[in-house]
Amino acid sequence: MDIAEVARRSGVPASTLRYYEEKKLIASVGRSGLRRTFDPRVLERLALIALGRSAGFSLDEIARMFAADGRPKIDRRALAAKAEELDGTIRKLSAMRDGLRHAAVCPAPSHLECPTFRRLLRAAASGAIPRPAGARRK
Amino acid sequence: MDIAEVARRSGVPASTLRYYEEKKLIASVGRSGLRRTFDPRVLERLALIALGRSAGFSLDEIARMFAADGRPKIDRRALAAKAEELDGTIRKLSAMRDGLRHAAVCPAPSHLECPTFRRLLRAAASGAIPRPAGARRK
DNA sequence: CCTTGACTTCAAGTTGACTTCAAGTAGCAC
DNA sequence: GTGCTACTTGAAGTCAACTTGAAGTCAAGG
Repeated sequence: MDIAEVARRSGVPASTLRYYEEKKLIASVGRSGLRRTFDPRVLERLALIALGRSAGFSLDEIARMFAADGRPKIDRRALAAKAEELDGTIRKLSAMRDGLRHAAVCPAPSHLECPTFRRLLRAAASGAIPRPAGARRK
Repeated sequence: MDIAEVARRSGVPASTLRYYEEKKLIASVGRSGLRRTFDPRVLERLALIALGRSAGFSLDEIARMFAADGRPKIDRRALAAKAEELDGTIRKLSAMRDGLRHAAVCPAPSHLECPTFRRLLRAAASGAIPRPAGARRK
């Protein structure tokens, strides 16, 4: 498979594939002239990378999750820790969602006069709530 | 109040306060020599900004939520929309959290042989799951 | 009055994950 | 053998939200 086919089948742009290769997240099995040749297993690897990204791991963290032989050597403790981290994020986002929903229908003349809104405000001011995801690219 | 006091009372670094002023998110009421002077109401404004950031609004979006007179003119529809967006994020993060928890204890010899893990993998590959928050600054 | 040190400005640097660009090369159809 | 094009490289650019640095100013305390 050449880079265009990997891009097509994975949905990952060729520029990103080259970037991932440079960062040692994926590897090509050889070259046909200058052109990279990929083993189909790279698709599974890309899926693992996408999964890691979705879970909030950085590319560097993900790189460390692969053994030299290419097999994933995922640390179960790291997974559990990330799950806990996500859980905290989820709880905070839930509070934010509920607060926003209330604010959206609150009859107080100004949001500043709404107790629920003021409570949210205090929570945000004290940094209790992490920043959620940016919207997906594009 | 000078910038140092605002920084101290709000927890927002002075450099950030200057940056926010440059971006028109806050305003100083005057100068004492070169030094900015702030009205205490800037603290409430900073809390609103922190709230907006926590809810996932960009600084530019937040800037648009203040009327010229400085009062918040928050669009209730925007709040409801952001709440819905958060709700989607929360559901996806929950799926991710549950998947991670399972993977952390899954007895399959390799994660690749675990059906739950493979299901997560497919979900991530299809881009169903947004990127969660990065850790807080610093 | 003079020093000190907290403030000022403006420009440039940082981070992470990419994308874009210019210039060059080579596989494949003809 | 000749082109067309899709590939190649390395460097540079992008984005958001700040932070850092250098050089300058000035209010306040002694």
